[in-house]
Amino acid sequence: MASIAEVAARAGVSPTTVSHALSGKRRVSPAVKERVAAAMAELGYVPSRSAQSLALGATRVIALVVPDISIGYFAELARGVEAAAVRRGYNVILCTTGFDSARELHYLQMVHSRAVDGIVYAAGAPPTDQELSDLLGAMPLVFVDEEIEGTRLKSVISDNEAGGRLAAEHLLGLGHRNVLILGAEGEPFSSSRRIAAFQRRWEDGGGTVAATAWGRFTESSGALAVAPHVASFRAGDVTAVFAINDLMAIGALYELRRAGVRVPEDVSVVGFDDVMAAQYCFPSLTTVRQDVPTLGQVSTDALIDALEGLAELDGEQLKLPVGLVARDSTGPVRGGRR
Amino acid sequence: MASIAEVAARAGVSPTTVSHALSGKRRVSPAVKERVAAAMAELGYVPSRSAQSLALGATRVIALVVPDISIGYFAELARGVEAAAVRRGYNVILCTTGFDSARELHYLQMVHSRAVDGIVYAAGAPPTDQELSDLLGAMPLVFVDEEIEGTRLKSVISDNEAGGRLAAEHLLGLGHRNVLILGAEGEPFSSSRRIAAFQRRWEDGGGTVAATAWGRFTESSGALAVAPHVASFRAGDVTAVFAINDLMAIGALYELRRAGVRVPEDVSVVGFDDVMAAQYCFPSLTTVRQDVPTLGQVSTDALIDALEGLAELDGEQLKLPVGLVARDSTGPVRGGRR
DNA sequence: GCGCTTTGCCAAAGCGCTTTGGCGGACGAA
DNA sequence: TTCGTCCGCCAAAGCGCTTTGGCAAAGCGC
Repeated sequence: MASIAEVAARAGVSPTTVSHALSGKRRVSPAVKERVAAAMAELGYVPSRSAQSLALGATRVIALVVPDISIGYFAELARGVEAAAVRRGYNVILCTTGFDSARELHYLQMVHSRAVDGIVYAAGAPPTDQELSDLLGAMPLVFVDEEIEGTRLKSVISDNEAGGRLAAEHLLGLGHRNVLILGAEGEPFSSSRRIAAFQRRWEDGGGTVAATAWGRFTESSGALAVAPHVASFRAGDVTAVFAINDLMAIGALYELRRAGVRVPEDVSVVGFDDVMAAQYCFPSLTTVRQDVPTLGQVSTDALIDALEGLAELDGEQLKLPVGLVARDSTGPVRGGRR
Repeated sequence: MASIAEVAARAGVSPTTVSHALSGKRRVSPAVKERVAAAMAELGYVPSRSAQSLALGATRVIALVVPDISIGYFAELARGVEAAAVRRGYNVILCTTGFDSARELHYLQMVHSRAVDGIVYAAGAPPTDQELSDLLGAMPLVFVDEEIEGTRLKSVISDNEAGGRLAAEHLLGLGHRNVLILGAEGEPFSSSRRIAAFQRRWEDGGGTVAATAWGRFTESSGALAVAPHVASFRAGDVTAVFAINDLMAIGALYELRRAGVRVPEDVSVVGFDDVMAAQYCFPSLTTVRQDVPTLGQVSTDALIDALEGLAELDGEQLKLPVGLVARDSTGPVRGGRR
């Protein structure tokens, strides 16, 4: 564990010069630079990040806060975040909350202990605690797919409204008029936006919402949520399902298959996200595609821009486009009601 | 950003005392302790991690190195790693290599810059570079599901041999005798172990291997790899597929469905991992279950034990049990060859 | 009442880096 | 030759914490 002092001694210069040779912040003569380089190589010197962090007052580390990394959406988000961070010389600390607000708070503290320079926050709405929201306001933080009411926090989101509308239009176009909505518990922002926009467009188009069922983003919760409604599908009362994410849609497909309800003959299902699995499940899932890695990448760039003084972290929203991907889980409604 | 000195001043004591009050490493009278606590609260003091790291020579951060976090297996691994780390007061930095050895090397450097205390390495075999393997040997590092030949590095693995055998026995028991193997490019350790054990048991049982096709862990690569063999399935020559991970198996299911090959009537498919999607795909996938989060958790505990001097990082392997989960993608072989 | 051990606190050094002001020496211009 | 400029390097302070040795006061036994 060579230190800068040892390198300096070996090269016959001062630590200052070594530092400058390394950072390029001041000129160092080529001759000396070479001696320093040689000394570093011989000693296998690598600067200590802790010491740098302390001296610079910045760690070049950001935190990514997500509920559960094993949910496909968040994993893809993480990929985008990490890629963008690395590109700019930052590392990312993975923080999973498991939907637990105590852990959220714990992680938000990390910027106070200066363990990280900033936070990409994708764990749904944070505790609305007053004290906390004050903290948030003063913290380099960008929200992903979430919008905190009344604050001026930066957020990067997909165009959830457009997505909801797209889904509604697709189903309306196929002749569907009565739908089951699969939402997510805790009503995260993106979920409620998707539902609200879907519903508005749906009712404008003459549709009715049979019911709204709640899950928690996973396949199993989707299956569970849809199960009580199987009878309505069998009866032909309800002919469509709109799920606010793909995993729950896939869980629904599974449950419907088990119950002998055919997709898309008896009921059409549309998801949201377009995760990998959406293409490979059966029937392949019609869904609203959002570019999740890009979401992560854009958020991260915004955060780092702010950290480096290249931009402000104003309350402005960046909204990314979405698009409908029609696959095999949706089809025209058949016949009338029985 | 209050410092320990400010807290000390406010409480009317020395920084030393504040430190002791906080860490409990020496006695501090209750009266003083309370004054310190009050001062900290008023100032909103949180100790600086960078300063602590520098003083202590340890960061309480570990790195998790994986090829791609959006591959389900690695996401679940990350979940286990993070959970174990948090439980012991550590943070984890996410390092994705994208199968790129330059980035691997870059990340391995992080322990030299003392940005992290140790590494959980799950990115397949590292570059076999001599220089590098010397580094590895001297580094607090544990391998996940990988074994580096000839070194004495700690590794935590699933019982891949048993898994391979289990898969073979399951298919043999259903009467299959000719199989297509779906392996992974770059021949990572776990992949080759699974294949070798499968093949040994398979041939012992009188089976033959029609071919081995190669993918790269993803659904799409699985679909691609299986495509050229569709004719043999149609002809009834080959009646089974053994994939070394679930995602490729799921890709295979997709491709077979597209090609009109029925599963399990025409061909049986078995995967490996038992990721979430395995249950929800169609037909639901028979697979070898390994407990991936536990794999991560055990690795992480081993690493942290070593970091804290509680254990040695010897070359001993920890091997976790696996089990076969029979679902709908496998069935008895039908009739003879045409 | 004397020495002895605790007890509770403090001073100062050190972790390894960055940064700033300064200072000789070389060089060009007058 | 002399003065003014750069150029290239160094000394020292500071980032915020932990740790160790020490020291006075308090408590104890005899």
